[in-house]
Amino acid sequence: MTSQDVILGMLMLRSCSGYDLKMRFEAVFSYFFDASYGTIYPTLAKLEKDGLITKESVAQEGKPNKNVYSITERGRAAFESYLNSDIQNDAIKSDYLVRLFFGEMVDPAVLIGWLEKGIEKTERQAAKLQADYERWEAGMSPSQRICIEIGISNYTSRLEVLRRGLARLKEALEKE
Amino acid sequence: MTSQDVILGMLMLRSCSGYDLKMRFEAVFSYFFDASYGTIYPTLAKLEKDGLITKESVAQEGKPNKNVYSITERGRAAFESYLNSDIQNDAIKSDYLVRLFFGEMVDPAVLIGWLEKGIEKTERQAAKLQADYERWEAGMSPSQRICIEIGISNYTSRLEVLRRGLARLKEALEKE
DNA sequence: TACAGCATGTAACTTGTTACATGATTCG
DNA sequence: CGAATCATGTAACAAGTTACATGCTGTA
Repeated sequence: MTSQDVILGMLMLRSCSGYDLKMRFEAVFSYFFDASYGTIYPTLAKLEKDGLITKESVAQEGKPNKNVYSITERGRAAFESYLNSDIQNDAIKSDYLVRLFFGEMVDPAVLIGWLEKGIEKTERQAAKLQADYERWEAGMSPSQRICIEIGISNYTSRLEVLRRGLARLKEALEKE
Repeated sequence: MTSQDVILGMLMLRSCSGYDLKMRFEAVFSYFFDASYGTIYPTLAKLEKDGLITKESVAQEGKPNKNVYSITERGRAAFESYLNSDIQNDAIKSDYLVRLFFGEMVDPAVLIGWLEKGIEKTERQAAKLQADYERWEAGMSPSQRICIEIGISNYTSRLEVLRRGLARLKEALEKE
């Protein structure tokens, strides 16, 4: 899976500008994919050059013009071929869990701070995803629902573990 | 967080060869970090050149020699400085969830196959991590326990969602 | 003898990030 | 007027992957 595949997939669902794509990635994909403008725009240019998508300049009221891209037949075929390729392993780089792993090397107060910050952040992420789910659920396909439920359950289960862990740590500290 | 930081962290815990590091990453880190030999060996070479670690060749019985690396004072300082830097956001690239997101575009039988494969794989991952936990728990720090519990709860919660989702899909298919 | 595990490394390549650069429009 | 949002793009750089290359030892 490359950014190219994901962009083609989004354009299968509907035509988008580069800016639209970024917004959508942040809204729906945040917990399993991300692409920066530095990836999106060059990829769109390449895709157009290769004839997998076409560009159309669209004027807007009260906003700058935007370049809306649509998928072509060749683009559909390329996406089809991605869907039939082997599924790659998840690639996860979690700085947060790496820190926790080495948490014995910092002052307990620092570690507790990490846990508290982690809990707050995860709460925000879970709430946002939950809200997105409730808002968009009606228009989602069954597999999209599974997708977003995995995201939510990930956050909520992480939250439980963090809270329990924090309580355990504080208890141990007070006993000393 | 770069591979360099994580390698320094591992060498804070104990001296290792490149091969050892790879084994450890696979055993304990698999759900939040990974590095290939193509990353590990060049990084070790650079770290040694920069004076953050030292190399010692160790002969072994029945096995090839290995280069065991140990962290230096400068290396400790570098790792310390990583521990005090801002925590970066998790970076997750999940081809599996991307496929699910676009699951409406494939035949329902294919989608069901993806879910079944996903369930089997997640079961294996959860079982492996659980076994690792039981085996190493005694020697783990409190924060390492939180870390591995997050991994396990991630897998188990994903499993539940996948199973429920699969059941829902099958039900919907039979009604037609 | 062939395969699996142990062990180290390189080089070309792909990918993506960060920072920079620009500019229109709306709202307070 | 300044900040925020909408909108597009580039260039230098960092990072990591993949495939290749080598060679030992133990076991079936």
